[in-house]
Amino acid sequence: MSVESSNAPNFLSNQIREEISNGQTQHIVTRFPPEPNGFLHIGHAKSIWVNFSLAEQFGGRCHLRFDDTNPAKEEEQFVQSIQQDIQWLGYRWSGEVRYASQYFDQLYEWAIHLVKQGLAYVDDLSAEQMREYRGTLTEPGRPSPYRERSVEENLDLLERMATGEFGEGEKVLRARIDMASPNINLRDPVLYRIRHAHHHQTGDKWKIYPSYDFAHGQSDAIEGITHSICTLEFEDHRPLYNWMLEHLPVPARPRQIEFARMNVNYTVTSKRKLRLLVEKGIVNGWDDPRMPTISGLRRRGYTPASLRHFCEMTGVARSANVVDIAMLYSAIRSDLEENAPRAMCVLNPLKVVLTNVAEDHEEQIEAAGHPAREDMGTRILPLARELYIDADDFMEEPPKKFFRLAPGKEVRLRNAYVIKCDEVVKNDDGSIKELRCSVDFDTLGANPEGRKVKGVIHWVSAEHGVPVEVRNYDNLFTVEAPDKFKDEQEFLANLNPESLSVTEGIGEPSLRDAQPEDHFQFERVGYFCADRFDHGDNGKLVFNRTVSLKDGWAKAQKKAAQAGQQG
RNA sequence: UGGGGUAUAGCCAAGUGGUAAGGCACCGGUUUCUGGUACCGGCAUUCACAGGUUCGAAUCCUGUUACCCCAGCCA
Repeated sequence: MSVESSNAPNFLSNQIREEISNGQTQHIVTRFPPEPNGFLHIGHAKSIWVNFSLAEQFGGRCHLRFDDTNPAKEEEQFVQSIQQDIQWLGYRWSGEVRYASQYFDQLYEWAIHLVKQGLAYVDDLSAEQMREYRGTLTEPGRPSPYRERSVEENLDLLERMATGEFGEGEKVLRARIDMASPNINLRDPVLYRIRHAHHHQTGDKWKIYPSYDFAHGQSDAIEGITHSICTLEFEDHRPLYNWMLEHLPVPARPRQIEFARMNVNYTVTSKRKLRLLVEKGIVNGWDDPRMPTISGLRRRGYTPASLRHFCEMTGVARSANVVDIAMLYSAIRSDLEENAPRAMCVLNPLKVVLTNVAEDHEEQIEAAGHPAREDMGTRILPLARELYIDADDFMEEPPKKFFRLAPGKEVRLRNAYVIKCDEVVKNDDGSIKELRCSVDFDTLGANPEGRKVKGVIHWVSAEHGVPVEVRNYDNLFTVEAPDKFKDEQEFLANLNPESLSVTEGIGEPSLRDAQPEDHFQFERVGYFCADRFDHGDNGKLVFNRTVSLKDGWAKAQKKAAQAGQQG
């Protein structure tokens, strides 16, 4: 199955197509505007996909612009990690990386312009006072006592704010719009605030920094953005976005369009909660394979194509949504089913002795790298007298329809022979020590005579197998909507204690050649990815479970158990 | 309660007056040296609800309900 884009229609592409057909739009320019104050997560991936794929679809361009108007919260490390994540996802922005901070000079000029028009004023109210004056959802606000300052005084004060004469919080520049507007965002929003902070791009040049509302639309206009796509919570800001463009001599008139942000169940994307998980040591950093960050997903073994496909399959609309994480699993499985080479790895070893194989016997079996892809070549599977199979693949007293190994039963060793279990050898405590089996030598690449062996199990030669560390990952939360908990304790009470379990397994020898970030399907088990950082350290082989294979047998067993309980 | 939005299956989602796409999940079956994959079939007589217009309504009109967002000098 292909995981590449088929450009399913959505309300954004429909609208742009219509604009192009009626001549309203000639070309399109979009932008992805992250604030460099944290790591990108799966929700950002959606926004990246929306902006880049729309531009691509209509032969336009997409810019990367850091929305860096708040030096108190931003860091250079994030401007680096964000660029890496975008590139890893497979996107290249048009031109150089841009920063809203590049436009600070222009923005400041425009602030002066507004003041001169009588459309902005310097306010001395404290933050608390401003809140009181703003009114409530149902009551109009009241004008600040400083609202009627003269243009001259405002100009003077603004300049002195900019030169650092006042302390943080002493004054702000506000737009003069309407303190009684039913839209609270229009009740004289703050345009500039004083911050005596070092900025990662502009250093110590500025003492005042523009607010989002004063920077975003103008930055879009400067860059010639045609479609400024953002999430629904900015809808109430659109009148303000347009107000700025109407009252300023901007070079272009971009339009803001909102879409619903994507949520995924069994995970969180709130920055505060993500940070809490890292700081409390619940996960091992921002790129822990359980994190929904792009770097975490990457380390877990998600591929760029699978993430793009996931974005596409979940669509773009305006209704609040919570996507089932099963869709994410589906996206990565379909990519890896096609593109991951196969290997065998025993996670829970049970020794098997092949009694009719000589002590010194050793043979090399050639197996396909992928059952449907000759281009993936072959690998060698050594076979000798002793081997390991997974303990789950043997049952002393099997239920009906158990197609694996059991006393007196036959099973096929994947890519090799059919064997029969002749004897179960036990330890003193009654646990199983090993299985003694006999090989049917006529079954290599051939079906046995006169009977059908339905089961196929994976195995690894005891002498040749290589030890591997396998990290099995699962959802971080046991509840569908962990984001709904506001209280920290309540939130943390829903962590999945089994989100990580590490086991020592035995892999086929070819796994020794695996490079960090190589993907594999461990046959009959799941998809795994050699850890980006730990794999290969001191010769240790470390594999992360990206996602398990679907398990029809487990599902049937579970259903049978439930039916048994009820009946 | 003021303003702004959204309601189509368990979850996403197309559909814009002509008789409910697709995907995920789920349920059957076929194939299979992965209980995987692939393939075949099933899964909304109805689109939040109630009226109305129309030959015909998820789409238009009226009303109602539910849910989401907004009272940072965050974005």
